[in-house]
Amino acid sequence: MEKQLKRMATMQRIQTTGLELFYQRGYFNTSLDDILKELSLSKGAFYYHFQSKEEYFISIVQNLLFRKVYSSLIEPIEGQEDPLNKIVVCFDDALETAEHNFLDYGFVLSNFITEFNGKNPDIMNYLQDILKVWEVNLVTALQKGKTDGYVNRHIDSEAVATYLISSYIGIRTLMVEGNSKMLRYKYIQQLRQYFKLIEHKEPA
Amino acid sequence: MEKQLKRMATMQRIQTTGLELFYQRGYFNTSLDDILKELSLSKGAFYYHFQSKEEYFISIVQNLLFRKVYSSLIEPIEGQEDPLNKIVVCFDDALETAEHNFLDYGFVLSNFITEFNGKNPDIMNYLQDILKVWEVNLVTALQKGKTDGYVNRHIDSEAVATYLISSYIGIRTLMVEGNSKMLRYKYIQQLRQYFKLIEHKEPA
DNA sequence: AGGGTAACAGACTTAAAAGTCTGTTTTACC
DNA sequence: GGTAAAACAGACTTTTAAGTCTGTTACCCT
Repeated sequence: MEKQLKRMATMQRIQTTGLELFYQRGYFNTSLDDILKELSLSKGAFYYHFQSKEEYFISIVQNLLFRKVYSSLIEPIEGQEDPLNKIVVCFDDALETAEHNFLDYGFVLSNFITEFNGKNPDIMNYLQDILKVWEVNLVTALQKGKTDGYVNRHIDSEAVATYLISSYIGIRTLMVEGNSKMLRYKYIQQLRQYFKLIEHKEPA
Repeated sequence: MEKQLKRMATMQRIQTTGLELFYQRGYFNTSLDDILKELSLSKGAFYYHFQSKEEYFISIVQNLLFRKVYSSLIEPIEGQEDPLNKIVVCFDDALETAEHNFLDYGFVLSNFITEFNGKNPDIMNYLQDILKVWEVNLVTALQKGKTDGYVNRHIDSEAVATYLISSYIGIRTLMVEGNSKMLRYKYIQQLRQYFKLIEHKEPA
């Protein structure tokens, strides 16, 4: 941990490091001791700020995780013109970031969904909420694209959004193995292909 | 566990139940005691047949998991005519099965990949192997589709295969939440759309 | 400056789970 | 039907991790 973090409020430092480690090793596989060791803090410090590991994790989801997803996948598209190109660029950027991780751990959100499914309905709801915000935003962007003349009026925006989210989750899952560069290239290529059907056909 | 399983060799019974529980609760979240309780067996029985939990899991992956993926996603497409329609039907069938699970736990293979990534390179390789077989099969089917006149000769088979696998993994991850029926419908609809670009255009 | 509270340290408790080990039962075979 | 090995039972050990509790340090306020 760098010096620059020294002044960050302890609570936030614990959250930040927690998200990092939970992302890399999974929630159940990361002990509080692991996190606290990384921060040179004690059990006393942790339980002064949080009631339990679960409550702690939920606070991370609602704050850091939401912001992370929002800033990387939602904000770049929100309210923009030409949604299709914006989506391609946004996804490509996100994949580029992932590609440069030495060891990539997939899409944070879907990793947690996989981990908590069937185990903790409470946490699942918080995770699904983030997914929902993303989906709504995509649908809105596509609808706006229709009125602005960028998107074919006959497409089912919700279905397209679902398909986009699916493919993104999937490609991120695949990219955890070695040749993520090639995967990214193939994925973006096919995404562009797919969008050819979605975009507005100029009346000849 | 039903009477019909009573005569199944103990080793296989332990594997079968293990896959079930590992799928539902995850590998690290399922204790051997959980599995053995389900089977009314003891630690003694388990360690008579397997060296460790890890070796046990690997045997499950190489046998049961591989067969499961093979029979549901690979075999229905392998060597068939008209790959695109076969893929749609195959995916739709797989999603229908998933839809009818009361509580669905996603795509077994990708769940494990998510769980083991960064933790156990050994197991990761076995899992990736299965993925690879699937991918190779899809590419082969698409190439055959080209020569048989079902698939557009200009498409990049590998990229299409990657995109298909991605979207499937993603939709299965999404389907763990409630309205899987709607998700399946939307997904298949968009898959068909996507395939319009891939299919062979009859020369007018 | 000193008293009080916020912030933290760290030993301890408790629970769960992997793996061990010794002993018992079942089965196959002569 | 007796015996040896296979198959299994279950108590025990060891480790790990969540959560508790008591004590200590740092900081703020008057």
